[in-house]
Amino acid sequence: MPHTLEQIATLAGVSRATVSRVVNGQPNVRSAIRERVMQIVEAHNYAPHGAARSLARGQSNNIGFMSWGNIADVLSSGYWSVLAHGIAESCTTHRYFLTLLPAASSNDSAWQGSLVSTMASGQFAGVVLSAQFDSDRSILMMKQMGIPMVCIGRKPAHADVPFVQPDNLGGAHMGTMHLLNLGHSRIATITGPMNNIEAVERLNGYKLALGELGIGFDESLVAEGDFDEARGYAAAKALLIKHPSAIFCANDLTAIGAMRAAKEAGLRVPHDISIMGFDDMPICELTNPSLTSVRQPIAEIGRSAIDILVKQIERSRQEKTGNGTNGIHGHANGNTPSMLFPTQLALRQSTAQYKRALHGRARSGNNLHSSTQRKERSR
Amino acid sequence: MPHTLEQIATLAGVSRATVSRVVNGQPNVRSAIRERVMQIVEAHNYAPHGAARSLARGQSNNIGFMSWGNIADVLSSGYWSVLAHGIAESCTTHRYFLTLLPAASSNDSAWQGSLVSTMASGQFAGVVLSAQFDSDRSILMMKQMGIPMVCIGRKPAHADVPFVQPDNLGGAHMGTMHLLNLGHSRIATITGPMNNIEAVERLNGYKLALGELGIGFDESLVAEGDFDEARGYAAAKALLIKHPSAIFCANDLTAIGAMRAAKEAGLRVPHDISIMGFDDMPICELTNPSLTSVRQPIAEIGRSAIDILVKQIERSRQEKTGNGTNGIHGHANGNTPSMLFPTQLALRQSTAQYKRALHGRARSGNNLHSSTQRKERSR
DNA sequence: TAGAATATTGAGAGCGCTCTCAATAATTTG
DNA sequence: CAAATTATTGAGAGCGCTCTCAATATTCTA
Repeated sequence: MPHTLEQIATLAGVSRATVSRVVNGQPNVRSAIRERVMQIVEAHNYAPHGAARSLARGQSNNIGFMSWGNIADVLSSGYWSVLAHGIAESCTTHRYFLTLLPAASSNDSAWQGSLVSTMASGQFAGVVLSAQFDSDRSILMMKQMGIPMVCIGRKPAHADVPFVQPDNLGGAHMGTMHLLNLGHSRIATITGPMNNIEAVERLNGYKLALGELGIGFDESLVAEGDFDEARGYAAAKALLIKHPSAIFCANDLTAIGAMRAAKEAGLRVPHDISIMGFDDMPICELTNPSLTSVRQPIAEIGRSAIDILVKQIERSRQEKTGNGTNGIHGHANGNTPSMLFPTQLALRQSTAQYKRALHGRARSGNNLHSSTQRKERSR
Repeated sequence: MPHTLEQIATLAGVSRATVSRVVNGQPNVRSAIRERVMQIVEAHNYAPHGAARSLARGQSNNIGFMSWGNIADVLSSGYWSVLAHGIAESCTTHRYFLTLLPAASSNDSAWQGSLVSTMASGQFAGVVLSAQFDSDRSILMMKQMGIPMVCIGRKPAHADVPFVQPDNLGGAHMGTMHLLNLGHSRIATITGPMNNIEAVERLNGYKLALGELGIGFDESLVAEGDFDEARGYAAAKALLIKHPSAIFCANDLTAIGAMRAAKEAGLRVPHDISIMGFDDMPICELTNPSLTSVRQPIAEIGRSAIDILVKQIERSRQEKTGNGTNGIHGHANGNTPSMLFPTQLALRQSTAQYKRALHGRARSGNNLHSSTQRKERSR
């Protein structure tokens, strides 16, 4: 049976206001009284009712996490797992709860509206938008309502919303460069879904690196994947016909699929073909061979997202309380403290120096790598 | 700028009560009025303020998720990822939000108290306790307060709280039996941390299966792991000295570590040694060779946990509203609808028929059960 | 069509908390 | 030690919503 402020006040023989002061650590309470109240609070395990407090204060201690499509898919992707590290940690630090909002699919506009309404209702202090949440319309609406927001992994096209994201372009450039430096020149790539901005950026980084070394971009060495293992496998299978000596994959799962395809085709990784991923998820350590990848500081990205969001929340509270200079909502703030997080190379076993001899004769045609099968026998 | 019921009411030229009725889909509102109100609600994207509603109704639409130790660790384990599938799905179905509560470490009793208080405050309708949450004291307190709860993965020792968990004993029995049926008799096992009840149950299942076939339990074939890859690797390395022909691992990550150790020792999986995991996480498909595992319906477990919790919540609401026959809290209900979820075998490539020739000369160590080896051959 | 029965509406009292502001108590000052 | 200053306390008005109950409208019955 939850106790109320009132009950505690009665028990302590003081007024509600005084208990409230004690509970909230405000000064100006005689220490004798403070202690008496404290004792009773602890004895009864009293904690203020969050909803009541939210209501009275006009502010919430709850941050919403919104994603697009099936939230479950987001949650179960390894990426979220790591991201959550940082998000949860930072929420705890700032004393906010993190609430998972049920996600809408991008074609269910009723649901979308209800989500926006939920945010508008004020029961959440702010919202974290995962990369999958790509309804610029909804984002715009929330922006106009002055709801503190932060996007993870992408910059909304039409709204001035702070975002945090890895340096996809730079990372892909660095990754491709790594392969180039190993002597590879026939480097294929398996992209993410091309309606995903991150996937596009990574592809651009790949192109950029090739261009810098004067290697022409060969459309036929590009296959579109879907950030998952199955599509990675399929795409790699198709690409292997072109006999690349290395494959740069848009993420780790894709790379794992590519490794499977390569092995199935009788190729040894990295001896016969180098494969690298992107993200550097924990799984990279677990594959065999372990997977070279472009590391992005996922947990840190999550942490920063919350930090930025909380700053926004605090700012919007000040604006509300402070000098209401004018009635204009939104738009007012120009400085959106977005962040681009640098990536780095996570070198492991799946990439190696290019072996000229091997790929020299492997440009046969459709019947692929029958020539390379021989080496399988070596334990 | 969030709108309020009042504002909508004014706009529609009706009273607050009427708008409330419309918004909550109650009958007894003339359809002309209902529509007018609806329109305005939609036009303004109005949604009731959750906190205010909670307060007025005396009930929350928020379920808390509580874990022990670092919540981030829980979140980033693959297990949670899959679990979340089911949990999130079911929460959405029942129209609850899921809030991640910051976790306490088991030795921080102040934090523990504050968590209990948070729950006591009534801002959450109920709480899901992850397996890591093992403070029976806290659980007992919450139980006494009448807070609806459900435990995932373990049964609290001292409180009558519903729980959902996989059939760890049966699963481990089944898994070990699978190895036995393949002809293995020298089966090592890498357990989870032995202070974890699930780990203990799995070990018991292993013992049980061995016992059934009259194979003595050999202490030296058991090593304690920690449900992670690194400890799995280390444990396997130690065990390999004893030349087991198979290793039954307490979870998949451990098995992956064991595979790494085996390969490093020059053993081929499954040709030279069979290795199997437990949980059947998505990663099992991605390893090479893919990992045979004991599948537990993780997502379904999550779903059921919420279902059970919601039932509890509803029941406790009825008790509050309905006939207050007596003032006794808690204790009243005897039927805790806990569930044990059956496991099944996920057969993949990491286990294979025992090859006598290979291990025939490997009984160097404590040589046991050489007598039982014969029956193995019967496929 | 009057009177009864039923359906629809609004007024108002909270839910538990915060916060302002005025009242009271404790301290300091001349 | 009285007056002035400062620190501490409590009363009370909300926060936005729900829900009961009485008032008013509507429909039905004879």
